[in-house]
Amino acid sequence: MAALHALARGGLPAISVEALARELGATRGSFYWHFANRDAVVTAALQLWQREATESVIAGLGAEPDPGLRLRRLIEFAVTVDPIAGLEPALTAHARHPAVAPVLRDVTEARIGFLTGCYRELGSSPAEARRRAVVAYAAYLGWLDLRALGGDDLPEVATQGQDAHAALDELVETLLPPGTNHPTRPGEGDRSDGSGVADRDRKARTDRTGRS
Amino acid sequence: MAALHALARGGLPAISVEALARELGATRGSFYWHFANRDAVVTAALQLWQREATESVIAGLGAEPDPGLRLRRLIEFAVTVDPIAGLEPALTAHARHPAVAPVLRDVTEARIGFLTGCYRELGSSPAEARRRAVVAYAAYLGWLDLRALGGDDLPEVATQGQDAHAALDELVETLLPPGTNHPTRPGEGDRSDGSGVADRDRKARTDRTGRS
DNA sequence: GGTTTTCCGTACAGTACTGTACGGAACATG
DNA sequence: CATGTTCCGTACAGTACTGTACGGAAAACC
Repeated sequence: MAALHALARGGLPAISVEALARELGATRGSFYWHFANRDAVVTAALQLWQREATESVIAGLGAEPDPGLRLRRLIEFAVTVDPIAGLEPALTAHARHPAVAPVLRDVTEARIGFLTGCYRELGSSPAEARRRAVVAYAAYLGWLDLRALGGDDLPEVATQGQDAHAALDELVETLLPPGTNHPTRPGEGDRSDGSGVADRDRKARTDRTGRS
Repeated sequence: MAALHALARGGLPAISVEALARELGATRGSFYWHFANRDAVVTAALQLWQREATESVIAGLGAEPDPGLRLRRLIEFAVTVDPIAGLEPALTAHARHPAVAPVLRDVTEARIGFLTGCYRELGSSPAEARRRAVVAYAAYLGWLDLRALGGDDLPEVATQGQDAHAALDELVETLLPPGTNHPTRPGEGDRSDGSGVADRDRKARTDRTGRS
């Protein structure tokens, strides 16, 4: 875990035996008893992330029967909870590293596959579902990228707050196919009174308080 | 430029006087005559990127009068041309670095501002336009992230190819507001026969050759 | 209670880098 | 031609890291 946090902050070079030992209050001599060398720590951390990244998806969202609602919950969940800030951008930055590449490939494949299944159930053709999944996953990755900027300039990509809430709705409405039923919040019920386009326009009309 | 390429490959630590001198066929002694120290090279490279990143946007797309077409061309342009592969993901990975943060903030601000202007002209409220701009820019960043994975597993995010062409169309149709006129290619003319939703369905119906 | 295993710390090469000092070549300029 | 400027190379500390050797404490085991 300490290695993953270091990775999120300073990239792969930040995973150093020296720094981790310092941070954990131990010495390098102790370190080299638990791990063969630095690469062993890196691969162990990556495997830990891979397990977490794939299990959390299927565990939390696999049960929801309605594909539209599942997709919505998935996006909300993925964008809202972000246990180690900046981890995914750091990983994609080292995508070509021999230790990172296979892990990142598998996780990406699994996630896009899950998304593709959702769009497929919503009526898209195989190729169309795949394309929408790629677009949706790209939006997710970029969302985390923007969050990694850290400043107060982009309140919409934060994990909480008024602007973040509205932006998350915008993201979901953009990524869900038009006409998909999607209640705004769990207890609010399903406002399937019109198409997604009508919903979109209604939203734009009632919102005049924004920045320039 | 060599520093930017090194940054794209191995992150900020890859910008080393030693490595750059080797690559350029010079020695470090020569290097330290041109630059005060390593930080000077980093900041110079970042400023070079900032100039390029902001100028290329306003120069190439600012002329187009139709906001919908301008937005479409912008997305196509931004996703298609990618002079230094992996640069943007590498930069966002070091978003908290004191030298990177201000540059990245300014570039992001400028780009999102440009996008906001496009959506504004298309009829969105200020807040709505801003939200859509954030979503669109996130999709762009994530697109580059996926491309950085590099493998053959994601042909849709490549700079060329059949799958890439179809995926790019999907991206544009997702990010453009429904009902926006958008010809597929420059000489093809404007097929404004129906709404964007109708276009979307027609596309899904005629495409049955994809993967599972 | 003695012995082995487990775990931690110090000490020592070895590597790769930064920054500076300095010497020298190529060239321009008076 | 003499001199100064520009530019490049080598040499030398100094730093931060990796990996290994080895010594020792603490606990487990018989």
